[in-house]
Amino acid sequence: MGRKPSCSKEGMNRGAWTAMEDGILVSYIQKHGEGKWGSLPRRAGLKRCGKSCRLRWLNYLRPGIKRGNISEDEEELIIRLHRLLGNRWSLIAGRLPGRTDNEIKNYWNTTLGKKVLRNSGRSKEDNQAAPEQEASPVAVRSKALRCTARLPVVQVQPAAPASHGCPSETAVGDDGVREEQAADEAAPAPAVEVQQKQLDFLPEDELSIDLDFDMGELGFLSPWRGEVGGGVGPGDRFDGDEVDDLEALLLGPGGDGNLHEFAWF
DNA sequence: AAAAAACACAACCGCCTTCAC
DNA sequence: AGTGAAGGCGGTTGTGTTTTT
Repeated sequence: MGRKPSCSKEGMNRGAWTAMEDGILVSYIQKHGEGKWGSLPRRAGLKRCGKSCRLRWLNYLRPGIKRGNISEDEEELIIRLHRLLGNRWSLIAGRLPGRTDNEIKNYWNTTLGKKVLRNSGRSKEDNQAAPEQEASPVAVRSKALRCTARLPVVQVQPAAPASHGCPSETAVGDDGVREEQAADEAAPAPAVEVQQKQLDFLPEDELSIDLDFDMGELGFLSPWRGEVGGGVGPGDRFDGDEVDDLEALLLGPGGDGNLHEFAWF
């Protein structure tokens, strides 16, 4: 049997993407939309494997990507989400508009992870507030069962400055010039409409938390399938501590009930 | 000023799940 | 129901950049 490799390496370009390759990929997707990654390189005339194209698009070329300058708020959210979700980078990224799983993963591995470790070693209070988490991430399963597209995000404050999730044209070339944030914020809406996955958004007025829910009712938790806190499964219910964790996560520090600052699902 | 070490991050890899047939 | 392809994920590696010695 044996699977055919998803990516034949012969005759393929590897390594860093050039500005020209980026251009080809972007214009192809602008014209034809995302998807069909397997055949995209051939159709677009790129000597890259489909996976590579997908990654390049999702992580760097897609409109709305924010690069660098992870704010303290974002850091804090990442830490809290990581405490709850473990290394589920795509889920975590789904709550940080404009951030990609790869970026968050890198940031965690190079910076935040160490910082958290340092802090947890230094602060006993922290350890008590969030015991076991850092040392033994109970919620972690090494592989996702299924984490589909980025979770939908409800922007509840459209009038707010476009610090989060406001699509902007950031088809930044490879390692070249990065106009980054400034350009991001000032940039006009993307000239093209990129085909996005159809996602169901909750209407704003339906934003509410009912902490007495089934696992299965929580879209973003359902992939855990019973690996939260030692075995909560679909149909099971959270116990008090888990509810506390979720509440803290969703409501933010102080639990003031202001969901607006968070991406929702 | 040069070399070494540390850091940051883009890209690749292999595995898993889902989907279409 | 079974199988292969496609898509998606997290882990890891390679390399360029920055900081330290």
